[in-house]
Amino acid sequence: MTASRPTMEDVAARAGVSRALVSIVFRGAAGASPATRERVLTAAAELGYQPDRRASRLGRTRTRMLGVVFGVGHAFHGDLVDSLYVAAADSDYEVVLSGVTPRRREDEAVRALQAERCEAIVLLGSTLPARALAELASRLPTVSVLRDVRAAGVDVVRTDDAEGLRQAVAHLHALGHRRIAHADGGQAPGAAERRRGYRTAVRRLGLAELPLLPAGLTEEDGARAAGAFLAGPAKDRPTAVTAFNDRCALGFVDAVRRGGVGVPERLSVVGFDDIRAAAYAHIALTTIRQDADALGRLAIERAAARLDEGAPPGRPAVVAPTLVVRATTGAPR
Amino acid sequence: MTASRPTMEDVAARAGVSRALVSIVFRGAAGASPATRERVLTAAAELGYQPDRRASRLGRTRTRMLGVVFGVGHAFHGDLVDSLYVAAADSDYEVVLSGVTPRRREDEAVRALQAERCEAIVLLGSTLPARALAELASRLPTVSVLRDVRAAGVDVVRTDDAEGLRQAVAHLHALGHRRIAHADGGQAPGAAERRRGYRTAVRRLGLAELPLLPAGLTEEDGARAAGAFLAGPAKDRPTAVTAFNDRCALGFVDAVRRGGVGVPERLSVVGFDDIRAAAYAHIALTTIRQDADALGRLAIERAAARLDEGAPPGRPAVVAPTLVVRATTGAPR
DNA sequence: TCCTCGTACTAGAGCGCTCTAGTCGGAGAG
DNA sequence: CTCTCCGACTAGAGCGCTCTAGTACGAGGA
Repeated sequence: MTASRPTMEDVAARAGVSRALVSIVFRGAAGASPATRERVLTAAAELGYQPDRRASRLGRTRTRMLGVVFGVGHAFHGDLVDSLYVAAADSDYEVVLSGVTPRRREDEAVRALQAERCEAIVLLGSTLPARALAELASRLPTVSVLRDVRAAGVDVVRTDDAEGLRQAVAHLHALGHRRIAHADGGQAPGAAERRRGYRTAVRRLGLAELPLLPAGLTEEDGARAAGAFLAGPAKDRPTAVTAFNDRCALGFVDAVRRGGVGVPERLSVVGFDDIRAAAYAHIALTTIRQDADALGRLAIERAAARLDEGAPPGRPAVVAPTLVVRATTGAPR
Repeated sequence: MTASRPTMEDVAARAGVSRALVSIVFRGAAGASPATRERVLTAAAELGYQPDRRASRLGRTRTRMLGVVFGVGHAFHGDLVDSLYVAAADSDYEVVLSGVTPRRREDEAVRALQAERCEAIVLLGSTLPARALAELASRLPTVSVLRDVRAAGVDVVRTDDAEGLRQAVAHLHALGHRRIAHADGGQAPGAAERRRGYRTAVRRLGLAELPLLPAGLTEEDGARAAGAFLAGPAKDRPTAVTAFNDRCALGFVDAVRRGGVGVPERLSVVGFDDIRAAAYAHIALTTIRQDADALGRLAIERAAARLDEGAPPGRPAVVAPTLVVRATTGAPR
């Protein structure tokens, strides 16, 4: 099995050239004749040689590795990871994943990435205290995606959450809704902005600001909020709800329907994120779409700018969300 | 920013010892007096020194890295990743994640891991052809989790899928169901075994084997199967359905309910996996639980046995599933 | 004919660690 | 008082690459 893998030395010997030449060929650098290049590649293939990235990174000054911390269970993080992989490849960076799970905390995930000598860290929906982020940013370019933090040196890439809620409320208002409530995300990244967006939008339209339905970021939280919703007397209920995110909206819709309240007949619901599942025909959630591709691309661009051009941390990059109307909203009866 | 991080050399100089001694301290190896150890640690802290893992792995013969390929959007993979992180830490291995996304194929993910010099590869629900797996296994210890493959050198860790379906069918039968159908997973890893398990169980109980409802592994697929289910005349419909997995079951239940068929009043549904979401109060899916912790632990054990003890690939490790009765099953009316 | 220049290639010094084979000094045995 | 042994520590050779500073050589110009 491990008769110790072939190294560059072996390839060089077989091709009858120096180690350096093999390196040139594998890096795609200039300075090797086509014929030799061919010969080296052939020798490598025969030996089943594959360059050792650890060693190559050690030898190089730059590692070109970008550490990405993500929540393993979070659907939208998955969409972002997809986009980060693509964007990084385009900029000739390599992404290294480090997952946060119920038994692996965010700071552990970050530490692992630092030990690997990633050149920059991208945090998806970080819940680290601002102090910890600033401390991290003092060591490495740090990009916080989805979470707006004011911490020294931390770059922020996020969706315009408030604008998203403005669109959601405007959509519901246009449909004729006047009693619109918000299922709140509490401490979750982005929740404060969305809460604020809801309040501003409602006030501007001259509508009543209804009490928040305490929810959170999972389906379970949404279902819990539905409980609170159903508990009130039917005639006082809002006719529409904007949810903190899609997962929350999904749980909310599900629970409310089972409580006998039809969606969208009796209640309209708007989510946030536009996770893949929201688009599924059987769910067809009206939602505020976060542009995962744009967010991913911007995050990589920020990191690359800091690294390649020595750019200072910039002001938050804010991506516009878009309303996606599907089947969970309609005119109130 | 990068005034080039401190190295062992810097720490050694500051603590007034040799580089080797610093190495000893950081590896926790024997051969340093408590006083010196303390001094080195202090110097390191003052400099903000953190050892470079790449370099340490290069110096070492063993990298003790385990590559894990997982589907970024798959809920159950997330549960497995959590358990793998824990199990690996216990065996003093380090897991390196490589995600499969809509735009990043499984073979790319595997290649990245090989280039990192992982010592073994763990594939979650691989869809690689058996040939490719055998080829991979000829280079590195390879463990296929959730997918039963007969490929030379590949270790398999999986749930007893057929037994799971036996339990599901037996549960439904005990409740009084006689017309039980299966929403099939098609080509997905494990689908063939579950299909077979369904057929065997139904036959043994003397029940009719109903036509498969073609589904798949996503909520969408489940909803599609529900369409087929609802299309038939009501009186010929099965009274219970076993679904390929939880996500599929969730989509199925949702669509069927909206088609006016109550669950569990008119139709009982059993899932498979017991993903976190299945347990949520508002979903409360009766399901066959795969033991993610056991699967993760066994996968690591297998890899470790091959690596540490030179053990040959063994026969498949099969984990028993368990029935978790929640609220989507009941007696037929 | 000599010199320059560019292309193809090589030597060898790192990169930041690990780890083997030492050295050194003092405590305990004889 | 010498000899051994052990614990504490160091020197230095790797690990598999990268990359700078070369060398060798043939073509082209004066």
